Amino acid sequence: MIDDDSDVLDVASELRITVGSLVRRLRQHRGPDDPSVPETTVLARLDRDGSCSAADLARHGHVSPQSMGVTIAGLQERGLIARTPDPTDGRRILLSLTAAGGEALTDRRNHSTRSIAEAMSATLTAAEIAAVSDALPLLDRLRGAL
Amino acid sequence: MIDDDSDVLDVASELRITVGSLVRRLRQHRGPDDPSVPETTVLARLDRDGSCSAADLARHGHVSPQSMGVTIAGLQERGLIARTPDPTDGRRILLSLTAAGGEALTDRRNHSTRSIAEAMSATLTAAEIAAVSDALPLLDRLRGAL
DNA sequence: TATTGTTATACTCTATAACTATA
DNA sequence: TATAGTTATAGAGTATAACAATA
Repeated sequence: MIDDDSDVLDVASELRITVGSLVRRLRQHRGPDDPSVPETTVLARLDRDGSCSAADLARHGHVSPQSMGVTIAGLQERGLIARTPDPTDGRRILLSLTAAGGEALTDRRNHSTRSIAEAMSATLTAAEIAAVSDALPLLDRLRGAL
Repeated sequence: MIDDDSDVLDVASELRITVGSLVRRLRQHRGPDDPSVPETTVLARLDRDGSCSAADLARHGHVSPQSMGVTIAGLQERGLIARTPDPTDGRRILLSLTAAGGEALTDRRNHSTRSIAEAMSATLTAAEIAAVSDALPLLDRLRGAL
């Protein structure tokens, strides 16, 4: 059990190393056509919450509008998202998922997702996979609080 | 409970987005003097397993020797690690933690670690922090299998 | 011939600064 | 004046390719 501040600092320190190393490794397993992590994050958000502007995505993801612009441009170039001017505000451009974008998001043959799932099945028990699954929403809440 | 392959694919997909977004956010919370994630990883390994060569660190961390060279150079410049030629093999240079490197590794006032710990205490219950703590070794095993 | 380490170069992701157009 | 989006530039982290020294 975690019962004092020093233990929380230990968990924080391990968290940083563990997820940092894991992400580096995950990046190396991306297939040539797989959407990158920032790209997948945008696709997932558009799928979940409907269309919104690049500035909205940047604010929500705590990324600079310029960085989001780069991600957006790559997705649009490949036809995974569509851009339509906001009829009520000439400055805004609304982004939405295309059919191809929806498919890319849920593509189970996606190399990244497949190799992660295979490694999980090979090295973790069902109970351990469930423990990881339960921890993900907690990590997401933690991210929101940072 | 996780009971079929499709569920594992779902967990894999969420894992990728969650840890990817979390790491991006963690990077933003690094203080000016804090060691970076790759740097901390090297310091932790030297602390745990004693001195070894840059090639050893690269192999173990699944990083190219050139990338490891960059990380090593930064650490040495700041006096956190020491380089001593291997007496039995003229090609190798053994790396070891200096006193300053050991302090940097365990520095609890480290801005990164502190802000993660504060966010954890503020947004997660003790039981939830314990759940995250339990999941970390599982994520580390997963990384090893990738 | 294989390994250790280095230098040079480039790619991905992200940031800051400066600009234009619209509100 | 504030906001949406763009362009230009830079930094961190990582990669591949080519090389020197040693085994």
